[in-house]
Amino acid sequence: MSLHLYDTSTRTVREFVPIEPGRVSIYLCGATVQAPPHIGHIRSGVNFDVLRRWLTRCEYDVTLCRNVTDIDDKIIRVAGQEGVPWFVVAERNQRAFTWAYQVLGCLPPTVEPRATGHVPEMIELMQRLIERGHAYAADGDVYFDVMSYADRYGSLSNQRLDNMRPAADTDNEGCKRDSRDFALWKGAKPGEPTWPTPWGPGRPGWHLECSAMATKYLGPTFDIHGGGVDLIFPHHENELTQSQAAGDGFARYWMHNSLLTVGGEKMAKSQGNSLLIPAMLQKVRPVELRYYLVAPHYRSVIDYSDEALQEAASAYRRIEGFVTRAAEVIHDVDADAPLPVEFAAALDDDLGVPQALAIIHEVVREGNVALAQGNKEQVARLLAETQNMLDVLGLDPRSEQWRSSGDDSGLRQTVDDLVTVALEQREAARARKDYAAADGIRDRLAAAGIIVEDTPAGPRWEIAR
RNA sequence: GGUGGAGUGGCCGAGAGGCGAGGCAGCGGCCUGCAAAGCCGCGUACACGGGUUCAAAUCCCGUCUCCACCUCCA
Repeated sequence: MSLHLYDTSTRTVREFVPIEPGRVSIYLCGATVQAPPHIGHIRSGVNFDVLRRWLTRCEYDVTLCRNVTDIDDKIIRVAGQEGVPWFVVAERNQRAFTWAYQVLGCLPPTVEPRATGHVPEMIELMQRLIERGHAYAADGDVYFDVMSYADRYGSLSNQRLDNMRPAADTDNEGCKRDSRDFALWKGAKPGEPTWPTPWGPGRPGWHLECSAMATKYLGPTFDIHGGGVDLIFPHHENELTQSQAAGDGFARYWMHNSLLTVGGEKMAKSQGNSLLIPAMLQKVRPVELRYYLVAPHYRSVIDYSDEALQEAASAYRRIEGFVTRAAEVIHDVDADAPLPVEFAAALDDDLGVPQALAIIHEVVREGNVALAQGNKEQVARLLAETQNMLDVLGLDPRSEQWRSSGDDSGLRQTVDDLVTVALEQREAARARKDYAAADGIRDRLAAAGIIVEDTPAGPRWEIAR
């Protein structure tokens, strides 16, 4: 089976056929950097990171463009409240996003363009729209004329113009020809940052930058456009409309991840229920948070709970435990070993990560059996399979990303030497059946954060978590 | 009012006409000096009411509840 993806615009699962064989272009709506990221933002990043990794594993050459919208009403408002320029707020939050993506193991995008760096491209797009009769300037603003495109506006979100409410997206509603026209460009207001245009100084509306940047970096037509379901309308609808009205093909597949809720309610700053990344990392390790966020299907709502997060961490540790113990026996892992066909089939079916994880757990169980039997050949095969599968999900505990988080190997060697001294004494105690002494040593190591496990091959130790 | 989605065992979470995905927790067993880890076993779950069918969690009709979007949003 080849890759099939759910396409929002057709509301069906469709076979994925790229424009150009072997290459995939993806535009992902990243952050509007008005606040630091919460785990809902990162869920989106992680979900699309899995898509990107799977495409890469399938030997596609992937171009991922993830934008940063660094100017909008809220950024200006926050900056005003703090008494700092808009870019101070934008830069600070962009750094927080970059850090969060990195710490959760998202591969960096091919290109990460920012809205304010693409004003000329936006002007060019507005000119094309005005020439074609789909946009008009009014009192310093520029609007898209929805009635000029009435038969197609609403096709992505399956909405009819008749049912739409007015777009209250400017302070100049009176300038619009139709209340549902949306702003491409907002004319200058006192105290706000501006960029010059043929229609006067101003700043970008919300949707224009994505059309301009997607076209610049991926071409007039590209393969996949992604983002959260809350962007379908108006953001993606308006992007699609303005690009196609300008004569571009735009995205061929639309993918949307579901949201993450807390107590059944969408996370939002206005609700005061945002779960920020640093607070989450007080509860679990980054890789465990990633497991929690990738494990449910990307189109299912995740209703956050501490219990579910801890369960996810336990599930991940089971997998990690096998990989760690197997790697102590097997030193060379074949990174090109084939993936189980069921695993590939699961991901090909609209990124069926839950089914894929079920396969991983089954292979881990087999691997544990092989380990107990001392069947090295089998362990080697199953370890390679497991790591290769985990790598597709960005969860391989032995990858550069997750290995030895923070501890330098020199110190680890020192600890190993010290623990070995203690373990030798414990083994001696056990040999003379002085179990009180043996258990005393184990208890003292436990108190120091060292977990000791006896195995047929002798004792092994790990740092407690 | 319009659009899209959801309700599955103690918990999380897949599936979408017929052999109970997987995980977490729990119980029993094996292994172990004891543990830990691991392995084996244990559950007649599909919001409610009807219907179709040899067979329904899955299809149809109706009902209830919840979420998202309808111009700040991932």
